[in-house]
Amino acid sequence: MDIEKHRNTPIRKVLLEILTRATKPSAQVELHALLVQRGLSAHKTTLYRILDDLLQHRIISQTTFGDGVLRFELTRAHHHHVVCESCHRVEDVQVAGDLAREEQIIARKVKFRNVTHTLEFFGTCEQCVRKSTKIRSAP
Amino acid sequence: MDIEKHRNTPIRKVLLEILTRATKPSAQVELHALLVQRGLSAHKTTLYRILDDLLQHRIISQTTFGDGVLRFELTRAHHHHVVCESCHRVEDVQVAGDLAREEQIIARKVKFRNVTHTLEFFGTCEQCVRKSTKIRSAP
DNA sequence: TTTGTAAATGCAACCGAGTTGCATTAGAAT
DNA sequence: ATTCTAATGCAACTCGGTTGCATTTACAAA
Repeated sequence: MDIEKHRNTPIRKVLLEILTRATKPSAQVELHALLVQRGLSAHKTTLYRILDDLLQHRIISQTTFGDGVLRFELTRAHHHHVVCESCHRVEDVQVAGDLAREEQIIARKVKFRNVTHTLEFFGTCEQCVRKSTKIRSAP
Repeated sequence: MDIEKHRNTPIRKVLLEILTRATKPSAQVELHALLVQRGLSAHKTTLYRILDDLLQHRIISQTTFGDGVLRFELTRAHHHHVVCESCHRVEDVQVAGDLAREEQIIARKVKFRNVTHTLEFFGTCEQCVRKSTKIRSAP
């Protein structure tokens, strides 16, 4: 049984606040920038270490959008994102299918334990479509 | 209209052969090693450039398993993988749900175009479960 | 077959995300 | 206040991937 053991340091406190208010998964650099905005600086090492700790306590989860960048968000009801490949806008999406069921089916079929998944969608958002069609429709 | 324009160079030829025979998505380093096995060396820059070209022609697709590493595989019927988080074994899996339909629903709802997705599963494979329980069950 | 040219390659240097080891700082329990 | 240890900062590093530029090579036109 993990005994929660951490000091309630300013950086950790504000970082958690930032994560709570975030509407999308944030990379370490973004979190760092937000901290600076709040008058707190923190070395990237420190951030990664706090994030690691929060991950291990399942307080946050990480995703990747295919670039080599980890993004972190508060763990809430499992959900997914659509990412615009042009402007990188991110929106939450609901998925109709029952992925938890898929996980179980897969676990049974390939004999894996503790199966989880990541599901992310990619495309081009309305604005970016408009921009590119403007350019292309020029004679 | 894209005019296909490339030279049929040894590296490109053998690389495509390797990709054709691969049973799972391969990272650049892995592809490089396989090339060397075949007596061909190639600079990593060259590999990435050929891979870029193949990607743009939709001959290959890329995925990531959450580490910051791009993996490439021949574009065939869209499918997904389970990755063992302990030994990194990879297996293909079938998913019952209709993700193409989900894409359309999402596209409509958030007004995105050309929506695609990545869906990967993670867990612990049988062998690794066995290993870890052995260790843990020791008094 | 030779030759001109763009494509392909190699190389070196670089970038940026993430990690590690170690010295220093600062919370909290006494 | 003292002490103990978690938290932080820092510098240096790793590694996947990229860029600019000089050189080589495939291949088609002559």
